[in-house]
Amino acid sequence: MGVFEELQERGLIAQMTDEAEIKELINSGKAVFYIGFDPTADSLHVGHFMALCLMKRLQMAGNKPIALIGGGTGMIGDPSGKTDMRKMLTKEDIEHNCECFKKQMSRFIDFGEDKAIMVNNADWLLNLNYVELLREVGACFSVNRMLTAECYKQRMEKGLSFLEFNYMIMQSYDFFSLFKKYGCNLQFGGDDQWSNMLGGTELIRRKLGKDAYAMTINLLLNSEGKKMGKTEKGAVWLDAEKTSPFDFFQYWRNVSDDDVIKCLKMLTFVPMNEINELAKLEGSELNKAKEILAFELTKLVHGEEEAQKALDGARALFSSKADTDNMPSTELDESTFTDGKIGVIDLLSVTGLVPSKGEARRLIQQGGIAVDDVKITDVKAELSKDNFSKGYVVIKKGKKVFHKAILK
RNA sequence: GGGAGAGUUCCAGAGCGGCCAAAUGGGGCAGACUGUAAAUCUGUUGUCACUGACUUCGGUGGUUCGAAUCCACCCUCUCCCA
Repeated sequence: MGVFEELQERGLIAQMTDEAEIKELINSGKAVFYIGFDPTADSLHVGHFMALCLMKRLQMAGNKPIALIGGGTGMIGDPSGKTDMRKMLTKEDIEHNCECFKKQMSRFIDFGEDKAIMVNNADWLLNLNYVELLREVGACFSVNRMLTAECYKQRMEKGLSFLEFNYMIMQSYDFFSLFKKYGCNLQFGGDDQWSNMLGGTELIRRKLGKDAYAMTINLLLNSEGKKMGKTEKGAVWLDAEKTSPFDFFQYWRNVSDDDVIKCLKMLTFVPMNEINELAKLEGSELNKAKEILAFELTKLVHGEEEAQKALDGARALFSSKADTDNMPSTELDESTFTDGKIGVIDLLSVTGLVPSKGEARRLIQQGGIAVDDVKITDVKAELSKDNFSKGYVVIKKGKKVFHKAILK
């Protein structure tokens, strides 16, 4: 089975320009392909992760990946799939984000010895001269055609600025440049990038008379059709500082039944035959699949050791024997105590478990807080130092959030 | 350039000059039920010293005993005409 078939079986492929050609190209390891990443934040998130996986899969099959960081296009902002104009980032922010991306990516993709390339489109886009650019590629784009592109169509009602309108041209120019410089013949991207990517193949055909290809992968949507990897607190980040390995693990451990198998297919390197076995599970048995999903992903992102810790920690916690080693914790200072005591509300507040004391009060009133497995019902409850006889207490907020408060 | 309209709490979206910390829906959080799932039901959802006080309704001033609600100017956005 070639990579192409593998991608197909995993349900990753959404659209492509020329199936036969692309299949031949990537199965024989002759593709030089690129995927673009917009540096809108200082860490990669799950959405990017899938793209990284894809790169890795293709790299393993002998193809050469180019990771393109959109230092230049990021200054414009992609209007695809957005209903509002994106906030404009400063040049400094973008540069900082690019640096962070680079670091995270190199953990994943082997950039050694001509195996992969990382480029930043700021290197060529920022020096473009308006008139020269117009003369070079302006004639190759039909505004009429661009306006019918799905990504712009949606924006025609809400309003689309000229700035954003140019995003497609920039992205096409990227492909064009990479084609000339590195012989990049294939572009991958999320399905929302389809029209932008076609712009690139079109440009290459018109300017150089050569063929280049494009393929999009399905976006990772949950069963409700929303993008996965987002939580109320924002994205699920790959950076351990922004989303701890434990939280990361829990996010996947808690995906809904309908999404487990899809996630295993699209995000992990678990062989398809194993996944097909897991797909036969039903009901509560699916928890096994969820555990595997969470473990595998945590392993890929944070390493085996962290994954094991998260797994052990989670198992222990939910079998009611708290594993305090891997729990997020806060150290309490003497000064947080008054007369050797601390109110539970204050405790919740200093540990950062609640954003406000009102929230703490409510949680207690509704029975959502337990300290060392004892449910707190009194808003005015206090803990004395005796409660910390073993050096810490375990606070449980709701069913899934655990926190350790350590007495210094 | 001319004309019309809009900016409200996480989002959408109500809001007679006092009874507005602001309807309703979504989302979030918690509880019940469960399988660390979904669906459902219940409660809750500005801050704090929480039976009370304080700060919010694009910005700045003003009218008034009192303003999210009225006036002026400014900013932003949308629409129509050119």
